[in-house]
Amino acid sequence: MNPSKAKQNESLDFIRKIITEDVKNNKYNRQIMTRFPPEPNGYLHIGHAKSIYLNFGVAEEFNGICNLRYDDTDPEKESMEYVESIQEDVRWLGFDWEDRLYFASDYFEQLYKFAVELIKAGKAYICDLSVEEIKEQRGTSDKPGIESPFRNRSVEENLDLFERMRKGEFKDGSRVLRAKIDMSSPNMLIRDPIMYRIKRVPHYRTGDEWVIYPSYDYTHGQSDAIEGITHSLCSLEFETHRPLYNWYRDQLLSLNMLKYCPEQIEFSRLNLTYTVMSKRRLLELVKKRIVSGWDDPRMPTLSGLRRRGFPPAAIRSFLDKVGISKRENYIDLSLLESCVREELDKKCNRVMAVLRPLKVIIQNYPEGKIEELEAPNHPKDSSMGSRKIPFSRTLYIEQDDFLEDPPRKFYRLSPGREVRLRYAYYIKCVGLVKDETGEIKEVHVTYDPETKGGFAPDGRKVKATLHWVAADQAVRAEARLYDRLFLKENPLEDADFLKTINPQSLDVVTCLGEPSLAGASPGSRYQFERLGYFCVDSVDSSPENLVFNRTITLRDTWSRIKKS
RNA sequence: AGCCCCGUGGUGUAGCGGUUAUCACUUCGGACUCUGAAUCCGAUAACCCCAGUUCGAUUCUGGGCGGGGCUGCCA
Repeated sequence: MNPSKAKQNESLDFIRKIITEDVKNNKYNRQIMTRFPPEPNGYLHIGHAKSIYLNFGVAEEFNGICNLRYDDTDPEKESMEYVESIQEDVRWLGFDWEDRLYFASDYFEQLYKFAVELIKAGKAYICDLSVEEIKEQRGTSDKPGIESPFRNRSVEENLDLFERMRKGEFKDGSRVLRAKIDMSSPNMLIRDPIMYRIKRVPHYRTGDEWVIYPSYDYTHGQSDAIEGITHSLCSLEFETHRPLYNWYRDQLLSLNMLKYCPEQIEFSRLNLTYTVMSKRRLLELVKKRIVSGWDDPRMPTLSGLRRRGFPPAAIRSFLDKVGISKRENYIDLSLLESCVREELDKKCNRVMAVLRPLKVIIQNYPEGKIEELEAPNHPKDSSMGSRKIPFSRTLYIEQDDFLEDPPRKFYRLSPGREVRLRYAYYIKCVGLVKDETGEIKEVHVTYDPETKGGFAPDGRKVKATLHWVAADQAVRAEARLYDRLFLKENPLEDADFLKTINPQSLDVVTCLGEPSLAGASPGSRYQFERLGYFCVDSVDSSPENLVFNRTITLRDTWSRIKKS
């Protein structure tokens, strides 16, 4: 095991334990090989990230390699768009398949040859039954199936028919190639499963070269074997498929058609609270325009999370904490959020911006005067440098930071009270201006020139420090305030999951930011002090129209106190 | 219904014959603070049930019960 990665003091999950044993026993007599096998029929989401991280992670830890292989055996749903987005996402997560980019469709010819051998060995036959008949004759879980009348066709006839299937002599759905296993098996998958079906659908890679396509069960295991995969890691729903995986493999092994003997191991997939994960439902959100696309920042897709501003390192550390097991699980979204905050706290420059501006006029500050005040970019990491922020007579603070009639625990600005403006001065509220509806338009304050930089020479303390921006120098930008997409922990417990959509999952405001924000480049991340982490949108932001996505708020203890 | 899998605090996750049952997140306190952030400290809280094996079972065996998956010419 790679000593730098070996988690010697940590406990290993059951898959790593198995592999550790296999390595110790030199079971494979060669390097460990895994693969990430997406079907290019949708965008990757954080559930896939678990599989990517496991497969690539395990390979790295055991000095092995991990392939990227597309399981593209159903041309009706697959496309190049998905192939490309998947590669971008895997790279973004931090993994590299080097030159090992494979497609099951590249194995079609090989798979066909294997099938011919199985026919010759009397292990597969052409069945002329219709879809309905096959279904009927398969029986039920408590009743054995009926053997197909075509089950005992001669090898010659099967060979001839299979070849003609390939040549396109038969109608779609008129015949299939089935494995001859056991029609009375309690495992329904073993009752002579379909290996090939006729489908006159052009494939996004092989075009119209093929009119017959191999099924998943037949394809996947053989692709593993062809590539030399040692450990074929997949999710729990394939557990009942394992006997079939092994059957194809063992038949071909005994016919000397295979060199390698991969093994399938299943683990439980990731579920997240307040999130739906199935491709079908995500597609529905996109199609019904509930979100702006697969990469909408509220989506659990990797492209959505990326656009939202989640760092890949945060996703990896989240996955570390989630672990690998066979239990059904439902992870708290707050765990992911905590990993995101942890990562962003270390890496982001602090900056000041006001989301809901309230005008402040400093009565004793000279009109027209502008001071440049120094502010560190990170309170705990001086290596991240500092910048200058302009200060002037007219400023904006956050509406939430002023209350005319404050409750007992509120210690921000209110009439007569003194607070600090971050990295600037102490100010004291001396009056306010309201409009005819009674809404506060301006807060009038005085400042103490002695407190420049934010310290009082006489040592007097204030209870609060507020963020602010100078009115005339502020940069206007659009801020998209995102929140969780669903209101229920489990959106699916409602019959219609769309009914649990959070109507306030997106709030768009015009914010005012300090001048250093001008020209912020797409994808760059900041902490807006006291508010949260924001990321320049990679799609809609431009130098003229800055757009910030709120990745996540800061933990907000005050909002809890307020509620209670 | 059949087959397969799983069952440790609220959520994940370690431990696999003898432990004050681990760690993280959450929740609730407190300390500190030029972000009511971060950080630090503390608290609450768990072995599905019943038998059996054993001096001793969370750990082993059997049976229940509970949960999930599969039963597609999807993957």
